Amino acid sequence: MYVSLKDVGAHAGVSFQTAGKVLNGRAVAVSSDTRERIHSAAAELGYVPNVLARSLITQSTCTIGIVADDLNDWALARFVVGAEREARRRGHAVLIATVPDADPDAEGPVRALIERRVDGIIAAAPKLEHDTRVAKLLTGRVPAVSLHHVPGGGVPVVGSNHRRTGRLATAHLARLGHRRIATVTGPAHRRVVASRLRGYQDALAAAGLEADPALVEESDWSSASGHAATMRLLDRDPEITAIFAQSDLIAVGVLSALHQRGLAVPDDCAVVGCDDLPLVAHTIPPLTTVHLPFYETGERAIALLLDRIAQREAVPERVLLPVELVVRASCGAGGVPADPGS
Amino acid sequence: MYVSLKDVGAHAGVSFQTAGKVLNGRAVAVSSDTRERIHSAAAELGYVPNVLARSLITQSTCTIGIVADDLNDWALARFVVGAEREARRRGHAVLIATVPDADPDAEGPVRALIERRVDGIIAAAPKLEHDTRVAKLLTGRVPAVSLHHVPGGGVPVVGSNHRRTGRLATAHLARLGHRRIATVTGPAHRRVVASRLRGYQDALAAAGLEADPALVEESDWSSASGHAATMRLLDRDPEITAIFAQSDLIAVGVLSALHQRGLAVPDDCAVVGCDDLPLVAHTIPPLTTVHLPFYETGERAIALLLDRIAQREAVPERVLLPVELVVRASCGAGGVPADPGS
DNA sequence: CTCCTGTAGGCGAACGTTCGCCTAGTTGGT
DNA sequence: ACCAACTAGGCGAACGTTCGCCTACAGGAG
Repeated sequence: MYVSLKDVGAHAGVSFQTAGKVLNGRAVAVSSDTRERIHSAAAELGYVPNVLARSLITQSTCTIGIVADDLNDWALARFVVGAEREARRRGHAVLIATVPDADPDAEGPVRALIERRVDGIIAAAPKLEHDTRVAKLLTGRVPAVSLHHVPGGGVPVVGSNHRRTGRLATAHLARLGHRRIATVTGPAHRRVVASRLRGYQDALAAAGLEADPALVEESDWSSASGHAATMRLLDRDPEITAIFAQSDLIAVGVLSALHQRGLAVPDDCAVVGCDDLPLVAHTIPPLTTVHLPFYETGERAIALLLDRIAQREAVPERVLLPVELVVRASCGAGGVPADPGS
Repeated sequence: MYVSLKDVGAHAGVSFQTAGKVLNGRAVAVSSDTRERIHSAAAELGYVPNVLARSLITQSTCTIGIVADDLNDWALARFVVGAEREARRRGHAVLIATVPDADPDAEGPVRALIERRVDGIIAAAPKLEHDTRVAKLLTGRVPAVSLHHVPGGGVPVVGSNHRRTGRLATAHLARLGHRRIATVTGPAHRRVVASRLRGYQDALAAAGLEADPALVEESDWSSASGHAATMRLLDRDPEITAIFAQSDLIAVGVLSALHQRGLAVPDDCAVVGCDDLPLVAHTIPPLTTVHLPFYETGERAIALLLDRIAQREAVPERVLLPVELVVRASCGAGGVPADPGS
């Protein structure tokens, strides 16, 4: 099927090892005549090196495995794109394994990556943050870097400062004079959710406001459940004048619930999201949100992983990338209308 | 680093080939005693089979390559998820290569997949639909299935019926009595765009309306450019009472532009999108859209590819999956308010 | 005692590379 | 004319598997 070095060598009248040295290897003492013959033989036969065979002997596949929750999540997808780009830039390919929601047995997928002898693994599956069996695979067998906490430690984590995210969003609302600031969180058992909630509480405390549990509602990150959570919130406390949504998707649901209740945004109720999906610059009204550097996080994760693999260099246990408040109209102050040019 | 069959064999007191037969191979005549010894040796040493070596001899990597445009596109990401799931279900891993927008040299990425000896390639990069060099790689070297048209033919295409999509959306608007129906398209050089536009024109003709070029505006699929295109449309023709957006992202921009102009949806202007992003059930108002089966398309593409690889069976040149109109409030008729439960 | 059959497992070859060492032939110096 | 040094390329081994054939031994039938 495929042409091998043996074929090329025979066709060019040299040993296959020499052909290999010329085509794939580094500098080698070969006359420019035979070099030419080898190259043209390779071109003529359509030789494509077999990286598998190479990997077998070099003990390195130049392939990184990514185990991800679910690429339907825009944020995660963006992270993966960043990672893939950086990996390619540094000469590595990316093998991807997603973990089904239905059957969260991530051991199979991870094991499949290891069987293929990936040089390292990026874990991007918050769903697995409590999975000790996967944690064991990740700490023992193969170098890894994670987007989420891995039980037992030993795996460097790269991400953004979630506590600061919650603080930034909430402080903005407090600064605008809001007193009853509610929040719609993601699933409570997630660490991100706890961190953002802590940031929310930090900001309340800093503004001299008390954290009222009645102002906190949980969702599953979706717009639909953000919508439902907002309804519960408004039923319980009609005095709410601001809502911090723990994701932009949730925020879309919040906006639609407020609209359905006849509450104007930002006049009756201000809203802040987080993630900075491209389209939230065009919600009605445009959404103030916290920009999270997903793409850069992906790049950084790969960079960290490859450094760790290559130089056995000490890699920081934890890298947090900066987040940034993006002010738009949904909070009323300093908000700009949708910018058609961006 | 890794434990090999040789180690396991030595530890169990059998030849490495026998260990291999017991651990990875099919049925083999071995006493239950040695079988036991081999298994416990493998467990104790932590043996993990080396799929690379296996692939070298079996001439099959059980790996599928996907070359994709850009996973930031929700639709494409969803397609990839569907493909990955189906591949895993059928025992294959997925190697992914994205094509940077900046440097659209897709030959490198595709070649990298081939060097890794993937069993087949899924092309999911509409951006490459005019790239003849990539087309050559895809038709010659390795079995492929594509999401987009591949110049020269010979590569089965799986997707949805774009013409019908345009027709469905537009016919719905015509049926509601709209006479000046505009459309915001994606980039004009794309085949999808042309197909959907043809569907749009079909529906206009069927309703006895004439296709006015002044009612067509182009965008780059983004909300921002959908917003801008709508502004141009409204400037040119204030009589427009309905807009068909060629994607939901565009539709979000359309909604925001209409809102900015003080036009009520659906009373002053109806809007239909397409894709059926989860969040458009919660735009203001909820968006009527055409549901496209991205996930199923991904599954189907893999199924087709594996069938083609395995049985050398004749595979249909073209598979179109059905699309479906999802009626919500943005057209006014039969629209339901956001359903918090879904 | 020989022959046949069955069982348990060994053994060599191959897949397509990389890598380091080896060798045949040519120069150059003295 | 002899030896050293260089040049151009060959060669064997190894990476970790799979695969098919081979062998050693045991038991039973004739």
